[in-house]
Amino acid sequence: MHSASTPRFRFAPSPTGALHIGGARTALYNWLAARGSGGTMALRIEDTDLERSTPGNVAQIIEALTWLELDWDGAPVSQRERRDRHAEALKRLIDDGAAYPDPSSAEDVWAWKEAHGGAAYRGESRAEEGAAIRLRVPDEGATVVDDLIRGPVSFPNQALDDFVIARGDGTPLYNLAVAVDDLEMGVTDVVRGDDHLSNTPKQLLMIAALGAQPPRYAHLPLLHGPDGGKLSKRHGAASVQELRDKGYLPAAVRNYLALLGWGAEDDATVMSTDELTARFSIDRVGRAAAIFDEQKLRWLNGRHLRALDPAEYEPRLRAYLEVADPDAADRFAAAGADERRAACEIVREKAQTLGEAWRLVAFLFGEVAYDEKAWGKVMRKGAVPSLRAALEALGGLQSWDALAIEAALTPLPEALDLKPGAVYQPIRVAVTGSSVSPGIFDTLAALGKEAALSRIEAALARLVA
RNA sequence: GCCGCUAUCGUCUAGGGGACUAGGACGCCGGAUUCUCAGUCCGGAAACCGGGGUUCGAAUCCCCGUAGCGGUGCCA
Repeated sequence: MHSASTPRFRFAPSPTGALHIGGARTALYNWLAARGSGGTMALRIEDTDLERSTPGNVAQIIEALTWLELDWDGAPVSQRERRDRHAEALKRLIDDGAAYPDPSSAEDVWAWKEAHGGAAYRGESRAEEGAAIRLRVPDEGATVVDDLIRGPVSFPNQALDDFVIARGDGTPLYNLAVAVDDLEMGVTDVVRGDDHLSNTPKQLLMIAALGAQPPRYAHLPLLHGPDGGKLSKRHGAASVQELRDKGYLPAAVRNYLALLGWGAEDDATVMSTDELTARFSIDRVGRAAAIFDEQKLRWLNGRHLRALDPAEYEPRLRAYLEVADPDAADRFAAAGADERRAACEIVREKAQTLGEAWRLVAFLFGEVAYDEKAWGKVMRKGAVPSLRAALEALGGLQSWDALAIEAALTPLPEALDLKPGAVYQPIRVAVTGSSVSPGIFDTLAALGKEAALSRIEAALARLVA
């Protein structure tokens, strides 16, 4: 299927749980680069460590990638399933003398290094029971990683230990598995986090020992939390799942993530995914760690939300509710199509996230729940005439739309000698339960005449009582 | 300890020797619009880690320092 020249990128998350934001950005960069170069992205699961890898963890990664709409080529490749291929490569390396069995423990290695003036560890072949397998590292010269982002990075071989590539029980370790898998998968481009830069010379040595050509490498700067430390749950959202549950749009998350470590030459900020693919290039990625800042994501999400085709708004809101609040999703789905559309129309210009959008229109899909703080602030005795006047003005209305409602209510402040806010706020609280809502005329129109009037009456009764 | 990476407004970044009185975006502050909150529009404050070089000229190149990060696992 793929000619030798077709770029093949691979995203290789370690399945330790939810897909964190740094991992999501790595996936995105792989995907954008693959798409932009006419290549493909493959998914390789780094599950050599049996304890951290469970089917549930793998499923979470896949769920997150699916939500982000980052597709990959073929089935996910699991290291665990390639044990035989790893064993084969291991046997060949030992036969060639490139690797050797060594029973030395970590303490032994430490002692050796101390005895040799801190030099890098060099063991000797001792085929004892339970001996780990180490790769022979040359004493002379340097291993150079020609990184697309950082340029050539040179690691002196004399500072590199003969490192373990398989456990005493014969199971492969990461640096062996990754080299064999990349070769077999025909990976041409490895785009991954900075934390792997120091591992790269080991993989280069492995690949050379296997007699193969290495892929191209690009090491991305890491992502940090607002305090400069590792990004974690306590920084708010740290995983793709959390972003989804807060009501962000995949397109906005892709846009924001792309901007974390990369900038377009012309300062473009709000970009569709097609624009992103067209402009993105891995060698323009920066080298310094970036801090994840949810405020900018919120803003960007608002932009994408407003740019969304009106016909797409409702399915997006519905999909959000299904994962974030199934109860609300049911109520939303049970309502009429007109009501759903009206709800979407009145929040479109206001909300920055779907979560916020729902909070603003939830009153349309259920009983009013009075926010007592808002009630206490707005529903003073002075509100009674306002509500009565509104009831009267609205009661006689023939057609129930925002324009007609506006025409009916606009004269009230002057007639009652009140500020506009003194008239509109009580109506707002009566009808939505909150002092914050979409425009009052739109709100009343979307609610429908019957519900609007009965809510005002109910509020009036509660106020007088 | 050893090896390696990094360093521009609070944050994301543009910049790759003269076009820099350092540009854009988020956020912040002020103003306009207004029925609330948003949104939108206009304006403003805000940065080249420090020190040495190289050069006629350095945010850009080199060295040292400082700080942060990563690796140094029979983890990935």
